[in-house]
Amino acid sequence: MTEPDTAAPIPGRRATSADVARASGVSRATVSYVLNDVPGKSISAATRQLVLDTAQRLGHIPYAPARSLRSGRSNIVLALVRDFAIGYVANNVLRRLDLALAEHGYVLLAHRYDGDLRPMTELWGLVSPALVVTMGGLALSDEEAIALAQTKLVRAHGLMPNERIGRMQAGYLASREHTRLGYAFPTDPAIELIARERLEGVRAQCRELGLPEPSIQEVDSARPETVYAALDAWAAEGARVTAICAHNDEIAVMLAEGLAARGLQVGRDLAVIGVDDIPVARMSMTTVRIDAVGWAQAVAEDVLALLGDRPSTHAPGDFLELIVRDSA
Amino acid sequence: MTEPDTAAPIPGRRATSADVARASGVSRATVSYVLNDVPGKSISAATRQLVLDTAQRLGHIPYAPARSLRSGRSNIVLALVRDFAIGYVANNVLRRLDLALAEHGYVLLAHRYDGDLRPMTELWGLVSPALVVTMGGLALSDEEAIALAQTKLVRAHGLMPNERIGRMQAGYLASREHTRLGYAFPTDPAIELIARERLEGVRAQCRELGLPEPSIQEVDSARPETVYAALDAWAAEGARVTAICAHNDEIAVMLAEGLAARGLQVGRDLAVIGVDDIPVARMSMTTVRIDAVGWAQAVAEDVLALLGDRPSTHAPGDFLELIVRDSA
DNA sequence: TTGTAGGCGTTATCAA
DNA sequence: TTGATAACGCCTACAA
Repeated sequence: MTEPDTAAPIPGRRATSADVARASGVSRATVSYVLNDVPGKSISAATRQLVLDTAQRLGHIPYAPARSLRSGRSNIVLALVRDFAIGYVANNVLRRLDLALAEHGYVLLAHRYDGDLRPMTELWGLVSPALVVTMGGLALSDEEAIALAQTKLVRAHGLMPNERIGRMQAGYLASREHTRLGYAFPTDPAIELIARERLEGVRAQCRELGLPEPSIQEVDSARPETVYAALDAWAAEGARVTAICAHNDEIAVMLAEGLAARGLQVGRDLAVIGVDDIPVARMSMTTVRIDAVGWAQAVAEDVLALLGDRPSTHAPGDFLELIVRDSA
Repeated sequence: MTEPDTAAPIPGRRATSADVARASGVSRATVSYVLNDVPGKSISAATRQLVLDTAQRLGHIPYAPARSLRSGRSNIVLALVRDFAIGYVANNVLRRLDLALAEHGYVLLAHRYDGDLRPMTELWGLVSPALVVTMGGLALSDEEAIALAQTKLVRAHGLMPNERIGRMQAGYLASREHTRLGYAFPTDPAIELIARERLEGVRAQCRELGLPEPSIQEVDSARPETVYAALDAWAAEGARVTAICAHNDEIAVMLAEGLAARGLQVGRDLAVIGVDDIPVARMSMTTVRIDAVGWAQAVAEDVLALLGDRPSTHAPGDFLELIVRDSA
């Protein structure tokens, strides 16, 4: 160890670990050992402290690209989130996932996935994540690109039993003596697949219980008039619809609001059940709650397993719970 | 140019640009020129095509960390998003910002900011972004860490004129002959600062118009009972409160739902005005709409200016618009 | 028109 | 216990 330097924080560029080594009068390797707490390399307490102090003094901050290049792997987990999946539940899942990953030295970074904003190969030149989690489906070609880049992939929505959600909705309404059900189907094309699965669950349940086919109306949550149109259509039917399964709570709440605007009351004049248990729906909406914590744990388990190249063993479970309130 | 190799995609590791060079029988430099479309380096069409084909065949995908290390800069713009800012408007702003950045070769990656999940210096070892955009405030120490890392910073919420939002709410209600206003204040501590600014705007407007101080009630959107408590408190006041400014649409909608559950109707029995213009509120809620497009453009301009080291010159404007519906 | 060589910051290996 | 050195993948000034 030679004469420590007394350099102040470098003005122009950020301080590298080499700067710290120079200023401390030790080798770059020693600095690396100290800064990364490498086990088995017993460094003298004095040297250790000196390096730490110098790093602090120079304002050294590790540089991710260099680390990743050297280690051959990134610690970034990229969440590709489709527009429709951006919402209360998905945010909670991502939040939890982030927490779980933080304990293992990874960061979760979310990126909006558009399907065509930017080719995957280009994206990879900008971020090269260790693993990708998708919230909502990817285009097939993009999945292929991810495979080509030898990047691990977890499909979070694959764990969501949408058909079962529909079954729970219909099953509950039937248990409350409703026989003629309606289904509020979202118009958003991005969400169509999921919506179909949920509707299929409702249909299957109706069939098994000997109820007639649900009466489907499309609703666009961006256009209130479609909500009124749906309500009017159900009211106009001969065999009266007495209960509605809404694709999600947002639509369910809009139906309730539409009723209120017509001087009617949800739960009394028309039963409505939603999905998600979002905060605005908690005033009175009966719903199928998606347990974000449970879901996130399952996703986290899959992700960490794949990152560690071990088999995933999360317990089966559907993270669903019926919450009964006044709307149905 | 020598004998082209006929290697298939490398099994174990991903193909590097050196692999492409080897397989094409050209130098690594040539590969780089072709792949990056470097101007001024006229490469023969044949060579060009050969390299392109080989890259495709080997499944070469550029490796971001190596690029960043070499170029000395990352193309990642990191959005640090506070929990409370995750919502309809912020999501739209980020969406637009992403679009604007994509045109300039940057990616927007969002990361939940917690205040204490992970020290900034550690985060920097995982991602080293070119610039940070904050949605919601950062701890002072974290802002310092960002400065220390010589990373550029744009505070998106700094562009949001919260006081003016409150003024617009109160001004509109006063124009509808309401004289005794209430304010639904959120309990979430993360949101407190913004809420204070909005409330201050309401207060100032009341003062200037000669109205009494607004009657403040706290509401927690996660707990419906607080909504009922607030409604009861306003109803119990001697000088009756006839109109409520809600901190945001979510709370506003909950107030409307609370009224409906009590057999009352928003707009008729109590006026309510929100902020944001979220979809569920569009059935009937009068609100101060935040123009996500305009806001995002302003943020994008700031971000791109800073990235390009040029002064930002976005036009002033407050991105606010009053939307009158039935609730007030 | 293409090739050579050097370096970005970090860390693993090996030598001292 | 610590230090020198090479290597990760990519880019580019310069040479040929």
